[in-house]
Amino acid sequence: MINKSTDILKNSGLSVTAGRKSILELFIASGNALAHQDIESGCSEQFDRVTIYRTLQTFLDKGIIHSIPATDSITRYALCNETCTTTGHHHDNHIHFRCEQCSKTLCLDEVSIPVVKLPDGYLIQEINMVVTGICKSCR
Amino acid sequence: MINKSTDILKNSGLSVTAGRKSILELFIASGNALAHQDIESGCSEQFDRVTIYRTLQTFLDKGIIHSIPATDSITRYALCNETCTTTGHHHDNHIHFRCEQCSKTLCLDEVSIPVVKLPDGYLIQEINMVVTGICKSCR
DNA sequence: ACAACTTTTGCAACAAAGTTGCATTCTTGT
DNA sequence: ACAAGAATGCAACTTTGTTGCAAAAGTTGT
Repeated sequence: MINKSTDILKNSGLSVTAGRKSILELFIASGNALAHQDIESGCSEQFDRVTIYRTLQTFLDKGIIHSIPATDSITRYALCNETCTTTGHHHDNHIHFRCEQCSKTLCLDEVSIPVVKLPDGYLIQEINMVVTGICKSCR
Repeated sequence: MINKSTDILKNSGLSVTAGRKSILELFIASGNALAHQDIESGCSEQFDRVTIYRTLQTFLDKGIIHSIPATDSITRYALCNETCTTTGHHHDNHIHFRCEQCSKTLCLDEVSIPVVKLPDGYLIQEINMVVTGICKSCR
């Protein structure tokens, strides 16, 4: 394994480009979820806004990242852990935590979403759970 | 009780205006969550975009509506049930369901969010749960 | 019912988020 | 190294959300 980001891209059948590597490395380096803005300002090299949008969409499609719901109308994304980078549409089964203090959004991979029973007639495809509060490092 | 919407507004200490009544009535009439766009096109009378944004913010502050997280960066709002219209900041303890078919987002008031145990050091303030799938009426 | 006061509204102008089409540049397999 | 296909950058645009300010409401006491 020469380079982790290159590997991930190749394994997903994507061509390896500067932009994709850069964005992927940013995700690997930062432990938390990133919004488009974080990526635009966080990449060492500068990439076009459109390229970032398209790259995020590609990563989503390939299951490299997942999007995290929020009430502030900013879409955030985080790396999927290795076990789910295989196929296209996939389900992350972990809880997301958003810290009110530092505004970081994290994946709590070790906490899985509890099973819920919906009323008859509802077909469940995906479950998302976001907990807001104060994170470990901010207390 | 002459008028439900007027009542809610007065109980929350808000002055009763045409816009607020209209938007509130739209929420009462529609059983599901509404985005800004739904309100703009759904009101019988036409109101300025800014007015709608501000009204939604006011309703949020007063605990008349709550916002529902989504991954599509569109904020949706739904009426809080009576028991929580009292104070400002409040927590809704029910699950939200988003139907892939009809694109409606509903509050499943009868299904409450299960208790989760986070790792030590995390302080929980609010929990949101959104289930995606196919709703009762679409099957 | 009316004046005085406080809120709310609409307008303009702006900032940020997200999308689409097209020509140019880069990747990749051979 | 080359041709075919994919990704990028640019321009232009749509949608979402915000702010300041003057005009138009709503509210309260008399």
